[in-house]
Amino acid sequence: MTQPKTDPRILRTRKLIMDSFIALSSKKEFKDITIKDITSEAMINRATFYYHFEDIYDLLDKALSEVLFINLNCQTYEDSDLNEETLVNLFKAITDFQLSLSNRCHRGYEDTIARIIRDQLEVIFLRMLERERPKVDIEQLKVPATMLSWGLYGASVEWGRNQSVTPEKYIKSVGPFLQGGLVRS
Amino acid sequence: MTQPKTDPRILRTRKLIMDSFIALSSKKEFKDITIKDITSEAMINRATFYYHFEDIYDLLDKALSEVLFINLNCQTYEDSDLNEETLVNLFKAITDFQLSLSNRCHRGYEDTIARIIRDQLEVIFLRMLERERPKVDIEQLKVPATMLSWGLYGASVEWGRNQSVTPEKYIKSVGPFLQGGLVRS
DNA sequence: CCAAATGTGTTGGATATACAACATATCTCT
DNA sequence: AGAGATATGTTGTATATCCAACACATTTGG
Repeated sequence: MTQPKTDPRILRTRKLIMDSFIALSSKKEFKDITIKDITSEAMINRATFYYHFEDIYDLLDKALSEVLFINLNCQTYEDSDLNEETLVNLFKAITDFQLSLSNRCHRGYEDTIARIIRDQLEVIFLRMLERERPKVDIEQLKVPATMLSWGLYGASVEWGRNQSVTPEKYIKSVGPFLQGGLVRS
Repeated sequence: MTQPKTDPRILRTRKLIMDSFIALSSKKEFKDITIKDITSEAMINRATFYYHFEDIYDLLDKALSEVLFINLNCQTYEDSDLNEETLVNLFKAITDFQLSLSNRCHRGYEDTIARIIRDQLEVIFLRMLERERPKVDIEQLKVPATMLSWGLYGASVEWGRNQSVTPEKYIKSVGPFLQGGLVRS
């Protein structure tokens, strides 16, 4: 699928902004990062920042999505079946992402992070369900995809509260309950 | 001395071009490098290349000057006296630069390289002579600066033909002959 | 030798980015 | 509490970079 080509300047500038934001995030809490910090680090003009992003929250959204996208390594799942192994890998990626974030102290933005994780999971599950049920209307697949994304996210939150077992062990314990019409092992 | 600020886009684009050119130079001989190679590697438009450089020879000139400038670490000499130690350091830098080039097989461009080396040396010597003789007219200092730059360059060529001793040892042997009104030890 | 492919150099118009200026908001320090 | 410093968000204008198109030059392969 060939998509419309993006102007290389846009790609370069967005990368400068994203990289600067991520670099700053490893030094300061989100609430202490200013637009001025980012534009100085990236060596771009403030107006250029606003050309690309609404505000710093818009950047946070997109930066987190991108980091999660990389963490999930979404292409890996493009040919995967919806099975126990897949669930374990996705769960591990989510918990890794969340652990990497707690290093950055993103307190106060848990809702944003949660939504981003669920959104990405939903896309992945929806694609898998489409492949497994090509004749079913996509609208009907969204509900199970939503349920799976909320479910897996919820499990990661519960695991985060009590990290007494590894993420793999934790999620395996619920695998058998999902088999049947929805999950194949 | 504050100089007019250069547009950040110009700085970025020039760096992209220079870095790409240097990267390509470590893989291919100069004569096999095309404008297309450079603009693809740098991910910039061909028209942008021509906005910054006349042609590939202009880029070679400027790239070599920059690499030599870095090799020479010219700022080091801004406060230096024109003495034996300085001559040894300059000589070492030139021979290092030439050795690094022979890795890149820049055959056929020795004249360009020679001129660049002499030009940079002349600037350095001229500044040193100006500092040592502030009351002398700058026009009168150019001849000794030219002679020193040609001389040091000539010595590096001779050393290159017969690298039986280290550059330091080689150039030290001519140091005492230059002392007197021109060089202080 | 020649056709096809590739590269070069240029140009006009479009777009992305820079700058300076401005009004307003927020933060810091006394 | 308030003055001063700093940051934000916006806008009109200028400049750097992109693109497509073109004519021409050079290289490649049969």
